[in-house]
Amino acid sequence: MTHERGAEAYLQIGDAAERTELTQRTLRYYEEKGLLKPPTRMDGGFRLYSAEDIERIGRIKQLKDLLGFSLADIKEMLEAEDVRSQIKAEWDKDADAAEKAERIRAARQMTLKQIALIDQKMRQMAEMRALLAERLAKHDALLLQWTGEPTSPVSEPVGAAS
Amino acid sequence: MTHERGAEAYLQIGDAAERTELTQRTLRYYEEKGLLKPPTRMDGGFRLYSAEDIERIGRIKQLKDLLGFSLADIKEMLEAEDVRSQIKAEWDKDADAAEKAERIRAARQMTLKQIALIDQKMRQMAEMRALLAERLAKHDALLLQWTGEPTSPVSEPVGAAS
DNA sequence: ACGAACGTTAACGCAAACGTCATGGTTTTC
DNA sequence: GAAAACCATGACGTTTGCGTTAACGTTCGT
Repeated sequence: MTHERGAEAYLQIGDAAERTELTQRTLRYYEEKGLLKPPTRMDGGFRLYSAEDIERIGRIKQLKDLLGFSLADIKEMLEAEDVRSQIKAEWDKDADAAEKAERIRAARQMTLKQIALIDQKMRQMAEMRALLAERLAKHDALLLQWTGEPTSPVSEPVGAAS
Repeated sequence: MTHERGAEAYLQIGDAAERTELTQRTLRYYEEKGLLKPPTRMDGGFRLYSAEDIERIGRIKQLKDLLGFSLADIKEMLEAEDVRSQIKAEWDKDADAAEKAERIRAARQMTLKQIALIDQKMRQMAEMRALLAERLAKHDALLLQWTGEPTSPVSEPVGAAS
């Protein structure tokens, strides 16, 4: 069952695990490692994950599976990113502008690095895709030669970054 | 020093490691795990890696770092791929056509799977890149607002697959 | 109000992918 | 021909990222 708390809907760990396609163990592990802030709890101690929490978990999966970062790296990144929400939260009190700017700059750098990495990987993938398409053509040629076979066409490759 | 053996140039393990940006340990490990065929040796037992060997190592790195496969998976893939070179080698003797066709079909399937995975990952990356670009814009907006700063433009995203 | 389903912490286990010696042979260089 | 640089094998160690089990508390459906 999905829970409610004020206006928001919360998931307990089983549903959250299902939603994110991770295990409960993994969620607890991420929390233990500091990648997830301790979620709110029910009176009995059951964890309740907010929509934000779920999003963050998705973000972790992306960084891990898609870009191949270690959990330690991801932790650093998320901490750097949190600067935005943190600053918004304490925006008026303690208006130490210089330090805030510095932290935003750091977050910006993180983002730039991630974008650069994505671009690099996408280029390499495009390259690799081209090679695989060639190889596929060779296989198809052989199959046609030996067994007069119908071979499905290769879908178009994707454009690469400059 | 680079070695020669007939017409080809061979690298011993130190140079090979440097070239591929792996460690000697890793190369021996890959060999031990059956991902690399035992390379030729010098009289004293030193390993000599051919250009083909180096290429194969690069292939392994790609599959690991770019697509995130485990070494076990990679081993299977490489074995399936080897079908082509194997068939070429023994092409006329033992002309068991049916079996050969089947093995080529298997290799073809491997290739198709890899292409599909690449396309999927590229789509996800494009999506993620877009989000990062948005985030970057927000950072830039904040920096401009607080410190009247010059911010470099974001290079264009790459095209996604259909 | 009671059993089924779900959750909690703590602790140990484990496979993958190497790192790091130790010990001893080989090749190159001067 | 001897030191310096390089390599081989073997064995044990390490880190990461969870899996699994145990022992026990909570929530829910009826």
